[in-house]
Parts: sequence; C-alpha cells; structure tokens
Amino acid sequence: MHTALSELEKEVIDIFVRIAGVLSLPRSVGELYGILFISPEPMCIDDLMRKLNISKGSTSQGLKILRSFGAVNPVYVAGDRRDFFTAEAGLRRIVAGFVNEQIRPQLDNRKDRMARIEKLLGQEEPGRKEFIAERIERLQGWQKRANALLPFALNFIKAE
Amino acid sequence: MHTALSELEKEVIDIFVRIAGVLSLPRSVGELYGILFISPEPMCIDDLMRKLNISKGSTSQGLKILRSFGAVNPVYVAGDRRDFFTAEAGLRRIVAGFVNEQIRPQLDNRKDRMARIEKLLGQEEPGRKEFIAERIERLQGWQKRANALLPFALNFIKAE
DNA sequence: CAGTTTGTTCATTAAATTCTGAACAATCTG
DNA sequence: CAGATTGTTCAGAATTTAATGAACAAACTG
Repeated sequence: MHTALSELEKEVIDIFVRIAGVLSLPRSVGELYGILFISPEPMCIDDLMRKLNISKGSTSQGLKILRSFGAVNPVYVAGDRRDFFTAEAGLRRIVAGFVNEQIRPQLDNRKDRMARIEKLLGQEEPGRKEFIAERIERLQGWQKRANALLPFALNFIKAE
Repeated sequence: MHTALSELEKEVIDIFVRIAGVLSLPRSVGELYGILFISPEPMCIDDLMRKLNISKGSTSQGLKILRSFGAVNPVYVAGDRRDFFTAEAGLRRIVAGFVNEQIRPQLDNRKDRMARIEKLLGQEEPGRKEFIAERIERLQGWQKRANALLPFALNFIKAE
C-alpha cells in the first residue's frame, strides 16, 4: 500500500529530517517523528512503515531511538494489540531527554581526557611546554564555558 | 615520512575530531585544527600531511573549510614560498565565523518553508486542520525560541 | 621562458552509515 | 497448545560521505 504523503506532510517531515541531520540521527528517525508530529491519531509500526515507505527494521529501530529520549509516547488503543505512538510535543521534555541520553554520557569522557592531557603535559620539553600549557588552559576555559551554557540553554526552553 | 604524533598531540587531536563530528565536519578538519592548535610553530600543507598522514587533497580541502569560518590564520614565513597557518585561538571569532557561514544561510530557508506550510494548511480538511494548526503554531514557537537563543549564546562567549 | 614548486580540483576509491528483510522471540487467540 | 500476530535483531545490501592522488593551474626562479 502507498497512502502517499500530502504536500503538507512532506514539508513538515522535511523539517524534522533536517533537524535529525543536525543531531546526527538517522534520517528515518526524523521522518518518524515528523509524521507523528502532524498526525492527530496515534500510529503503530504498520501505519508508519506504510506511510513513510520504510522497512519494518528501520521503523522499529527508529522508534526505539525516539523512545530513548522521550520524543514519542506509547498510547493505548482499545481493541488493538499493536503498540501505538504519538509525538511528545513538549520541547522541554524532549530536549531534556536528548541531553541526558546523548550528551551527558560524553561529558564524563571529557574530564578523564583532560586529566590525561594534563599529565602528559608534564613530560613535555621546556620550549614547547609553555605554549602548550597555555593552549590547554584555553581549552579548559572553553569546556567550562560550554558546560555553563548547557543548563542555561535548557532553562531558556522553559515554556511549553 | 612519519614524524609520529606524540601521545599529547593525539589526545588533543582526538578532542577536535569529536568536535568536528558534532558539527558535521569531516574528521580531517578536526585533525587539522587540532594539530595546529597544539603546535607552537605555524605549519604548511606539507607539514600537515606528513604529521597527520593524510593526503594532499584532504589537507587542502580541510584548510579551505577552516579558513571559510576563520578557524585558521595565514602566517607569513620569511624565505618560504609556501602558505603557513596557525590556529585561530579566539573562540568568539571562530564561533561567529561558523555561525555566519554554516548556520545563517539555513535560517532563510526555514522562513520560506514555514510560509509554504502555512499556505498548505489552508487546504486542509476541517477535521484535521484544527490539530495541525496547533502543531504548526508550536513549531513556529520552537523556531522563534531557537532564534532567540542563538544571539544569546553568542554573547555568552564574550571572553577571549 | 623552461623548469620547479605549490596549492586546488575532481573523478575514483574507500570507508562509514543507514536501511532492509528474513529469522527469531514473545505474546496473544481460539 | 497450534497457529497467528507483533515487535526486535542483525547480517548483508544500498546509500551516503570522506579520502585519495593524479591532472591541472598559478606563481615563482634562475
């Protein structure tokens, strides 16, 4: 079957496909969220594959990703055994979920890395050491500022 | 030749390779900026290819990208005909350049797209129209907020 | 100006990413 | 419980993206 997408649906999906690109998420994840976002009714895997013309694997995998940061909500549909979903439309919630799942894990890494770099700096030969120390300090400054920006940006998205 | 990278150099480059990934820039761009960032001396294409063990094409192309948003500064080296570069270490300047080159151009697109979507909304059948209108309004709200955040974030990076 | 040196471009190759679909496991149904 | 339905997983295919290196153009050199 091929319940073709309307022009409007295509436009909206296109927006979310681009956003997915920026966030380094697969195209199909953008498509899935996009179609759910403008669909008044909850949709199940079957609906989604047919509507978007993507495979069952992509659909299942894509929904898994969307669920992982709360971009999609499971919905009970009476008399149907299948799982239905709607798009979570609260930006705050999605962003929080995304940050916690995809961003936060990497921040720990960075601290370790920085510690290791500082240690290596000690072994550097005198000539270069001075310059390199300055650069590493600078890098730490950037990191600190980025870390400070994050909660602020989150707070910025306070409205629903 | 293979003037192997030191442990410290590898660690620092690794940081910038990750950053490149987040920004959807090629790995080699991160490598190039990373080695320049940690090198006291300006470097030319030849130095860079040897040090990073990447091709001349990648090096030239990568420097072109870095120059395009001012992440790299050309430096005159007496008695050498080749082009030398150092890393621009002012975060403010790099971010401003990046935003202007890679972000701003896309913002115009979005406006057009939104206009088109609003137009398509008019043709929607009464039942769905109400819901979809709400969603599109929401989308516009997000967009507006993102646009407001941008200059604020830029200002946040005011120190050198 | 003939011969180098240097940087860029771009068609091809290589690598990384995403999608597919069949096999499977889990759950329901009569 | 036999059969059907539903969702997940993952090896392989398809697609996308980045790297390579040879051909080229531009600028220098003697």
